[in-house]
Formats: sequence, C-alpha cells, structure tokens
Amino acid sequence: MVTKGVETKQKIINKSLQLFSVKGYYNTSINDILEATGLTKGGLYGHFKSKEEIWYAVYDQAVTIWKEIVFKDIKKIDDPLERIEKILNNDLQNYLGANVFEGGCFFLNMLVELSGQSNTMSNCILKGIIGFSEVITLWLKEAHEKNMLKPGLNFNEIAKFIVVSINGCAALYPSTRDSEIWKLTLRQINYYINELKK
Amino acid sequence: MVTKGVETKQKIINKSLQLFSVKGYYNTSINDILEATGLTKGGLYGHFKSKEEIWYAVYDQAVTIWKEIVFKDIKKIDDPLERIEKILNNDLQNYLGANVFEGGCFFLNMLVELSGQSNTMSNCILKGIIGFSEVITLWLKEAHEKNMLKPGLNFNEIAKFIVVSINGCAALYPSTRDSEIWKLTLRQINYYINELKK
DNA sequence: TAAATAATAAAGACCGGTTGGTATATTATA
DNA sequence: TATAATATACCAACCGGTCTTTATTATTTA
Repeated sequence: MVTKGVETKQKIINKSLQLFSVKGYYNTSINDILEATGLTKGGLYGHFKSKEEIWYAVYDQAVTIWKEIVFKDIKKIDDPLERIEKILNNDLQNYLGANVFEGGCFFLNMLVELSGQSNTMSNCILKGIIGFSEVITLWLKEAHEKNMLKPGLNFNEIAKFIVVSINGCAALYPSTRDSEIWKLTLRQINYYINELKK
Repeated sequence: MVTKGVETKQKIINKSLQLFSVKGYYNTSINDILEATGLTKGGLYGHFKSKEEIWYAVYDQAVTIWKEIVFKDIKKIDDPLERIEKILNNDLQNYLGANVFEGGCFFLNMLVELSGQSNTMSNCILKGIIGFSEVITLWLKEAHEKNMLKPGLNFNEIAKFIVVSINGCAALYPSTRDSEIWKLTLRQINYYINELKK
C-alpha cells in the first residue's frame, strides 16, 4: 500500500533533483523546493530533517535513473568491446543527449560544485564514477583474454581516460546545448577504442 | 605611479579569484571577500558596484594568468604538432596539475556552476574555450598542409575532442587530487594525436 | 457500515543569522 | 585643500531550520 507520505516524499526528491541539476545545490533554496512541490516548511521538514538529507535521497534517485538508462540491454551482449560501445552510446545519447536531467549530468555538476566544499558528498559521487570506470576496465580485460586487443595496453588507464572524456562532454554540453558535442565525443571515443583492437 | 586604490582593487580580484575557484560564485559571499581582503563593505563597493562586476574582473585576471602559463614558449616551436603537445603539457601539468587556482580550473568550475544560471557569464567562459579549440584546429590544419597527418581527418572535431578531454580532466582532478589523473590524460591524448600522424 | 480513535501529514508562524547592496561619515593621501 | 579611499551603520529580503497547531488520513471498535 502506497501511503500519501511516500508519494509526497518522492515528489520532493524528483523536484529537488531537477532543481539541483539546473541551479546547483547551494543556489537552490528550501523555498525553491517548496514552490516546486507546493508544500510548506512544515510539510517538507516532516520528510527530511535537513537540506543535505534531501541531497542524499536525490543522489540515490539519480543513480537509479542513470543505471536504468546506461545499463539497458547490456547484459545480453557477449562481445565485451561491443558492450563498451553500447554503454557509451547509452550514456552519451540516451542519458546526456536526451536531457534526462534539465541541467545536464547531475553527477558531474554536483561533483564540480561540491568538490572542496563537502568531502562526504563529493566522495559519494566520486565513488560512483570510479565504479563505472572499473566496469569498463573489467570488460577491457575480458576483451584481452579473448585475444581481441593489441598487446601491452594499460586497461585501467584506458578506462579512466574514457571516463574523463565522458565527463568533459557532460561539462561542455549543457552550456552549448549543441548535440554535436556528445556526438563527436562518441565518435572519437569509438575511434580511439578501435585503435586498441588487433 | 601605482596609487593605493589599484593595489586594493588588485587584492580584491586575486582573493576573489581563489574564493570563486574553491567555493564557487554563489557560495562565495561578499563577507568572504571582505574577510580575505581585510576590507569592509564600503571599501569594497568603492571599487566594484556589484558582485557580478567583481566576477568579470576576476575572469579577465584568470584569463591573463592562464594564457601566460599555457602559451609559454609556444611561438618558438615550428612543428605544429609539437606545439599542440607543448600547449597540452602546459595546460595539464603547469596549469591544472600545478594547482594555480586552489579549486582546480577556474573556467571549468564556473562554466558548470553558471551554465543555466547566467547566460552572459557562462557564454563569456564558453567563448574562451571555443577560442582555445580553434587555435588547436588551426595548428592541425597547419600540420596537414605540411603533410604530417593521415588523410581524411576532421580537424575541428579532433580539436574539440581534445578540449573535451582536457575539461573532463579539470572536472575530475580537483576532487581526487590525484596527479595520476592529469598525467594519464596527457599520455592518452598524446597517444591519440600520434595515431593521427602519417 | 458508521462512528471513534490513533497516527500521519501538512500548515504556518517564528527564529537567529546572513545575503547583496546603499548612504553617509570619516580618514588617509596627493 | 581637494580628492580618493575606507569605515560604519543600516536596509529589506532571504537563508536553513524549529516549533506548535491544525487537517487529513488510516485503523479500530461498536
């Protein structure tokens, strides 16, 4: 049974997610969230005990949404390099390019803003990004074991470079709103990966 | 003759530059700047008529500092590809990696924060980034004319991809504070450029 | 099934502190 | 002595957060 309370809580999370993405964490006021949800102070603080607690709930929600898009139809792909190409396409075209979050990539935006301000919050994001990089590393190793790659490659470094490029794209795309940015990034990373093949 | 006033003004700019880099624009208060400079409201508002006006002065100063580092010893290099390698090394090692601004890259940080908040301010940064990309495009064309590159390359796209990667690095490095990030980015971009050579 | 009760959700007034910014008075300098 | 530079007091609006009261649900009982 879904009570009224969890519905409201979800509404707070969803509206805050968009607000944080667009305006940033510090520049989004409790009042902004109040206006977006139609609640009042009392209503909101019945569900969350602080702004920071809202942020953590928002982060979890953002991860859920992101994973659903980025890992879609991944498991059924046998070829590890195809899997990498697919996940990058999902991330750049279906997540970033599809403007799932109004302000661009929630994670990149928050990482840049919170880095140096709140270690607990920025580390929370950083962990997720590193995890993503590790998944790619794993798949590169799998490709290596299947004899698909040139010898002497540093899988960890390659994976990290891909993640760096993706995040650079996430940084530049929202301000330009030019889809060519994520398209070219996708093309160039694919070209780069192709050069690793035997 | 340097009057006291311009000295104070310069101090406001320099301190604000560091504060904006670390804390962001919105999360830096006038009070923060007052404390950092040892001034009072009256003293500060005698030099600038608004917080936004401070930001524009800070931006100009950041550009000056950045250019000085990144374009150092560039003109004397004849080989356009060497020139690109040098400018990337300057940017990643001597600018970003040297922690010239405490919070990482002033431009990337501000672009992410201000994008969607202030079009005039974020466009100001974007113009600079595009300009940098155009310089690299020009040098790639020069390399092409000197018959140094493989045929059929899209110079503009390559230049933009390099800029994307650099900015991804600028986004991830400050939160990790791990020099390996800019080092690997530098290595991989150089590897990528090498693959373009004949 | 209807009324009574318990539990949850939301409203709204209020708090001290801070925000960016102004006006005027005072001090230091050329 | 004129002017540039700075200090100080002040402003309304806003910040995140608390508290108590009221309204709305859900559950139990008659």
